[in-house]
Amino acid sequence: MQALVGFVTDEGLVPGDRLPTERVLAERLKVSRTTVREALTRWQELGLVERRQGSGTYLKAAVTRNMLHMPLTLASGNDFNSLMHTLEIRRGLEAEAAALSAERVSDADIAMIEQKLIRMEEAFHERHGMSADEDWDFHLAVFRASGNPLFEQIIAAMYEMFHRFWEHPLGVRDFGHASFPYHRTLFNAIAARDPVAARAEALKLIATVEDDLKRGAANLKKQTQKNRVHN
Amino acid sequence: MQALVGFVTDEGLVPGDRLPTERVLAERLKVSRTTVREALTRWQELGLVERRQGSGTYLKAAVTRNMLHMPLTLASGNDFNSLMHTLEIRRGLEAEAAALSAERVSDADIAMIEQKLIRMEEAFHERHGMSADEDWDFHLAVFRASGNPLFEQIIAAMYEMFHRFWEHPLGVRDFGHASFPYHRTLFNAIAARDPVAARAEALKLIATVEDDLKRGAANLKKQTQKNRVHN
DNA sequence: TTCTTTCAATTGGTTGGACCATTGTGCCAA
DNA sequence: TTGGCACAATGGTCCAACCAATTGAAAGAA
Repeated sequence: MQALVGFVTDEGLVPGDRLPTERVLAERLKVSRTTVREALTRWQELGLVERRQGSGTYLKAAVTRNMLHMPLTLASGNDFNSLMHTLEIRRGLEAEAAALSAERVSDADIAMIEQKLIRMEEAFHERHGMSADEDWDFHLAVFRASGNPLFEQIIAAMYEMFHRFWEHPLGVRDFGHASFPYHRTLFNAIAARDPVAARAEALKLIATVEDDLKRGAANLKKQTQKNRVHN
Repeated sequence: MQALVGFVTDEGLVPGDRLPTERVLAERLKVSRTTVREALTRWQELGLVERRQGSGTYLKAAVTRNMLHMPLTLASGNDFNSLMHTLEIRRGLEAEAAALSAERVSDADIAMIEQKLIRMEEAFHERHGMSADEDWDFHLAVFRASGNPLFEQIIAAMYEMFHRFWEHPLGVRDFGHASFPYHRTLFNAIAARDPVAARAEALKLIATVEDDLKRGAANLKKQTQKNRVHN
């Protein structure tokens, strides 16, 4: 198991590279092919490698020692409760990240965040609605300013869960619209290096998203009732 | 693979239950034991089951169809900064989880948390120091009361990071000692269903751990300087 | 030449069987 | 009652063989 990590790092393999075949790997590491397969299965489940029958095994992410594995599992991720759960995580983490960023932000960070903010605002006015990409870029810049890479990676997973299946979660067309003004107030708090205000603004921002979500759930309920009447 | 999900759900197994042995499972599902093992290995890596040699395989989380898996692997070191980063995540999440638990906790949850608390306190007085297992059990009960399984999954990874290499992190012998009293105050706040107080107590608890960590870093620095003098 | 078809080699997937290492349990003696 | 020991149950590792999908080169047709 650890031997495999050593092999990959020693060999200097980078994402995209093709690993040796299981048979070769087994011989080189002096273990049975079964054991190699168990290890590769685990890596596959962790998203580290991709296996294609008849083709080979390909590295999907950098492999190092001291990796921290965090398998996240949502029961049937497409209902209101699961989305709400991801939001609760975001609330805890985004507030903390905003406060830390306000404490640690550098001048270069401020410039970067403001640039992302302006791009987001432009996109908003062009399309008359939130743009997921620009919005995410802005938040990303905030997380990066916190100096803690874990925020970015964990919340990225939450975002992906959120946006994986729904362009318009639960049928709310202007989803995220209400959060728009709080992006600038959040930026102002961070630029002023005011952790308390930054946390407060981040919480307000998340609260608007929660409201949207609840609104969506209410709509869904109404529709269900309508359908019941029609049937 | 999917057959295993079907089996577990059909059999009505709940977390904590012991699965049939691999050999029995293989026979029932009409596949080889190797295949069962591959599937179980994947589940293990996803945190769904725990396997104990000589004992059996135990269900750790509810298994349903339509589960959404999002494995997250973070590159992380064992240095002071990495530990500090995990603590920042914990601060954000534990505070949020404590507040949510205070809002949603059921009477049964309160009883469960109190039981874990008492066990932890007993262990503390026996060993004159924090016991990692009992401490974790207590926090786990709090997270479960929040009704959001993501808290447990994420913070479990943070804990693992913390306890992976050091029984006594950074040479601090009574690590976590100072956090002891806040476990009971946290419980009291949750039992009183007071989210604001619960959040405050959780923050105090984390703050003591941070202090310990900083103290450890200072010690380490001192020792390094001593060694330099000796050499 | 160039495109399509065919087929054999390569590669991951599955199987059954054997043995090892650890754990839990029940028996037996002190 | 208690302590230790033997044994059975269980997960972990290994092997050798075969199955199934993919790939790419060789063969053949246009």
